[in-house]
Amino acid sequence: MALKERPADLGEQDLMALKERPDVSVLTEIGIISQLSSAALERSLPDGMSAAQFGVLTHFMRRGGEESPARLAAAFQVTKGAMTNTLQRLQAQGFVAVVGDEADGRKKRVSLTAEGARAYEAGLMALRPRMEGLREAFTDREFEAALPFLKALRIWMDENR
Amino acid sequence: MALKERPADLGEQDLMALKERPDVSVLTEIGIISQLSSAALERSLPDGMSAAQFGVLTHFMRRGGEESPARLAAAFQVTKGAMTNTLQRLQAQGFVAVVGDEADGRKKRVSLTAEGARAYEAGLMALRPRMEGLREAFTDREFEAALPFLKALRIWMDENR
DNA sequence: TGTTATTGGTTTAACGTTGAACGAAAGGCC
DNA sequence: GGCCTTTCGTTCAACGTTAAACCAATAACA
Repeated sequence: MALKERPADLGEQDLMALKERPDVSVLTEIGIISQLSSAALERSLPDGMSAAQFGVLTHFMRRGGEESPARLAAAFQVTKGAMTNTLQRLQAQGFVAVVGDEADGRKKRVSLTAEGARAYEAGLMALRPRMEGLREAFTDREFEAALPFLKALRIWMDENR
Repeated sequence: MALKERPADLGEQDLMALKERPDVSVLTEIGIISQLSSAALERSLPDGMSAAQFGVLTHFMRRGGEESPARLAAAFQVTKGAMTNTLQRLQAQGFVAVVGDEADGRKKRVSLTAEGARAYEAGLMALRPRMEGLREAFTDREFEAALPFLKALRIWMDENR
C-alpha cells in the first residue's frame, strides 16, 4: 500500500523532540509527584481513611457549614458517583451528617460532625511528620515561586478539557 | 456550633495556615493537573489504549530494545501486578512481544512490535491537537522554568517515600 | 396548566491500581 | 552439595474511580 511518500505520521526528529519536550516533561513529573504524594497520603492516614475522605473533611474544616453532594463532587473534580461512595463511607464512620434538603427534595445537605472534626485532626497529625520533612527540604519561597505557573496550568486544563 | 469551639490540640492559626500553605497548595494543584491531564489523555487516545499502555509504548519508542516487566514496573512507579496487567493487554493487541529469558528463567523479555510502533504513532496523532493547544497557551520557557523544581520535588518524594 | 428539559443522587459494570500471597528460578553462604 | 534469601512474574480481593443508565424532583415554557 503506502510507501512512505509522506510520513504524515512522524519523522525521526519528532521522536527526539518529544523525548525532551519541556511540556511533556512537566506533565510527566507532575504525574509522578501526584502519584507519590497521594500514595504517601494514603499510607500516612489512619486506617480506614482514604485521601478522598480526608479531602472532604478538609473542605469542611476550611469552609465549614453545609454542602450538597453535587457541589462537593464539583469542588473535587470527581463524578457524582464517586462522591456518593465517599460520603457513604464518611457517614458510616459518623464523620459526616447527611440529611435531606426539605426545600429541594432532590438535594441532600452534608455537614461535618464533631467526630469528623476529630478524625480530621487525627489525620492531620499523622501527616505532620511527612509535611515537616517536605518543608525542611524546600523553602516556602520555592513553593510560592512554583505556584503561579501551576495555577495557570491547572486553570487552562480545566477550561480546555 | 461544633465548628466554632475548636478542639484544643489544633489552634485557629494552624487551620488558617494550612489553608494557604504553599506546599499544600502546590501538591493540591499538582494533583488536579495530574487528574485533568491523564483524563484528557485517556479520552484522546484511540479506543482500547489506556494511558498506561501508551506510556509503555512511548518508553520503547524512546529507548528501544528490550525490557523486563520488573524494570518497566520500576520505571513507571507501578507494582509488578499492574505491569503484568498492562503488558498482557498490550500483548493481546499485538503491540509488544513477550518471550521468556533463556539466560534467567525468572525473567521475561518485552519488546515493541511493528504494530506497536504504529499504535504509538496513532496515539501520538490523536494527542497532537491537545498538545498543540497547550503549547499555544504556554511557552517552552515557562515549562522549562518550572521543570527544575518539579524534578527536585519528584526526586525528594521518591527518596522519602 | 401540562409537557418537556434539567438537575440531584444512586446504582451498576468495567477499569486500573494496590497489597499480599504464591511458586518458580537464581544467588549467597556456609 | 544443601539451605536460606532474594528476585521475578502471576494471581486474587479490595479499593476508588469513571461512564452510563436510571428515578425522583424541580424548572422552563407553551
